[in-house]
Amino acid sequence: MNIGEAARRSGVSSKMIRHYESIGLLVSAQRSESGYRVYSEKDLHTLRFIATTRSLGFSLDEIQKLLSLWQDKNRSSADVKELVLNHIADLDQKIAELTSMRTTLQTLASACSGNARPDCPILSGISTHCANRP
Amino acid sequence: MNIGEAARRSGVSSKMIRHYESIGLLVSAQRSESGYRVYSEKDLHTLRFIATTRSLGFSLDEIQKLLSLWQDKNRSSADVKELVLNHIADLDQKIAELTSMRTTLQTLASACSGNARPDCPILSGISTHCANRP
DNA sequence: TCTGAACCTTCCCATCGTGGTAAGGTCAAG
DNA sequence: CTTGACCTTACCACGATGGGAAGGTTCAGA
Repeated sequence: MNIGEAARRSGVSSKMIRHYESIGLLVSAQRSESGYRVYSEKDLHTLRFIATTRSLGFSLDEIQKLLSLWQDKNRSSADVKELVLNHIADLDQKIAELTSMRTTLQTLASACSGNARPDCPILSGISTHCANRP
Repeated sequence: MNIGEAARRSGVSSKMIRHYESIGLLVSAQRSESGYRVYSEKDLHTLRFIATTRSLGFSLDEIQKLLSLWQDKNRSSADVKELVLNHIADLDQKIAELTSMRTTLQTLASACSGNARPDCPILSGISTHCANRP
């Protein structure tokens, strides 16, 4: 199949498929006589693997490692698990950061009447917070 | 004060101060005779405002709006609140996405024995998930 | 058989926020 | 007067994705 169909059936855009090939995440695709990229069902499976792992928030670097492990019959599942646990830790940190922002903002917002007058606990809250900077 | 001190005292790097000026987030700083940027306490307050709002996850576009509102004596607090509530909604969506990833990964990881053998529920889980793609 | 639409190719540029680095000018203390 | 710490501008980079230009290929229908 051509790149368009591979894109449609994998959920990875044509643009990205070419990009992944150019950075070495994917091995170079077969080419037709006219130079079109040609994909097999196996290639499609790899593309879907990438789509799935992207949607789980892995970076392309991590996906490269996951792909190697996936294709390595002699892998240790411990290696896979370690990679995944590290990624979970990253997610946890990110979630904690965002949640902390959310909490602060929610507190400020709930103190703000949100009317036509200029008095705003949100802005004065931020302004005060500023004062405690290095 | 020079840019270095402003950076140290605001928590915004010199690099970023120049960048913010170049994209119009900050008005051009005063210059000394020799061309050095010179900052006042008022400028410092603005820089700290930016540092604080960045740390709350606002984009530079949103910060520009917040800065205008902050400096507008005729603002409506409703406008501030709306901006903040929208940002909270963005955060909520992001948190939900990350949490969903986390949940999936945690489930897969806890099924994986993480030993020296290749059998890996994480990889087979991902591989299976692939099959259900468009 | 020709034509046009729908593909495909490569190449460059943009985003967003941040950092690095190079090549040069300025300032103050020793 | 030198030295080191500062400052200036101007580029390039990241990570992941998208947009678009300029050109080649394929195939169905008139």
